[in-house]
Amino acid sequence: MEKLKIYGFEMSRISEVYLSTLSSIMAPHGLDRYYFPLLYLCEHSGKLTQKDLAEAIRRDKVYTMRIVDYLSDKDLLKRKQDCNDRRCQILEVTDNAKKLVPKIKEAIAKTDELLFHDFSTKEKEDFKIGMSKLFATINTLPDPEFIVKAFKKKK
Amino acid sequence: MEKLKIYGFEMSRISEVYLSTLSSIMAPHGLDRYYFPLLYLCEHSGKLTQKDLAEAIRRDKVYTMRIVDYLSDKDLLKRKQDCNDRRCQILEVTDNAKKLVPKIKEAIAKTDELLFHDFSTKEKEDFKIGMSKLFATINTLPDPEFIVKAFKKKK
DNA sequence: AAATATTAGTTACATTTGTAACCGTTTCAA
DNA sequence: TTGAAACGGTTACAAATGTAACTAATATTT
Repeated sequence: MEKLKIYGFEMSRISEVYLSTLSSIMAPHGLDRYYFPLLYLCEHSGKLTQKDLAEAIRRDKVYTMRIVDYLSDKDLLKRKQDCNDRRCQILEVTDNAKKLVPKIKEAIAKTDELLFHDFSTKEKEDFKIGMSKLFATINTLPDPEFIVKAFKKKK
Repeated sequence: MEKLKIYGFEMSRISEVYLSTLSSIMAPHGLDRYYFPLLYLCEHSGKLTQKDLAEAIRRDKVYTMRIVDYLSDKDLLKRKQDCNDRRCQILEVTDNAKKLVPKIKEAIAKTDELLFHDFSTKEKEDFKIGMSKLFATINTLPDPEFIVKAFKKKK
């Protein structure tokens, strides 16, 4: 008799612990969230609008704007008017942000080390493959309404 | 040059999609959240207090109380005074809740099917092992304060 | 080229979640 | 036994997040 697993539930707990661990390691450096968006912005500094960022992190524009607000307040990011389309803003990271990148990477490595400490190299590799597959899948999933209909029909 | 992965970030996205998929499949049955707590309550009906539930789901007591409120509103759960300790309440699920259990399990199976559709049996097995290890690890992790200190020292 | 629709970004408000103080009950030490 | 501390649960308030309506700029249609 196997114990029932709800992956969504376990994952949400794991991600909470992961991110709060990362956050406490990074707190002394003055940044306690939005690590992925910041890294992404650093990699594409001066080339992204808020809309582009929203698509990259798969969030709505309000959420994205709040990230930009937050990072701007911390002097890690600047909004610059796009001359071609005055509706858009080009996002450009500051030197502070660039200096922070290695700290973040170090903190991520440390967090991984903590959470995967009892994984063998092979197990890590397998797990990474699974995560990549899942992440690819969720990014191509039809919207929930469709899923419900398909589910009902099948019954 | 490998692309940087932040597991916490990916997992939080995956769990969101997982749970919202589960939620849309279950919505027609009148329950859109708290699947794990409800299943756990059904398995231990009449034996748990709110505190016990809080420990099982690793949440604070306020969050737990809100779940109990929610499930009680939906007529899935009853609070009963504990005669031995009048501070405590024994949680007992209703027949409605019991009837819902197979629906929930069905919905979970369907969600897994959707998200793991491109996994081989072996890959599923490997991934499950990884999740179990991670879940076990986060449940024994020292608190964030300690982690920061350990991290600083190491440097 | 004037009217309409669409887009990027923002604001305002509703809902959800986190945190701290609280209340009645029980435990424990003096 | 009685006064302080601890406990289970609740309430009240603060912070974060989701949703919808709005503004200014651009694109499209006729």
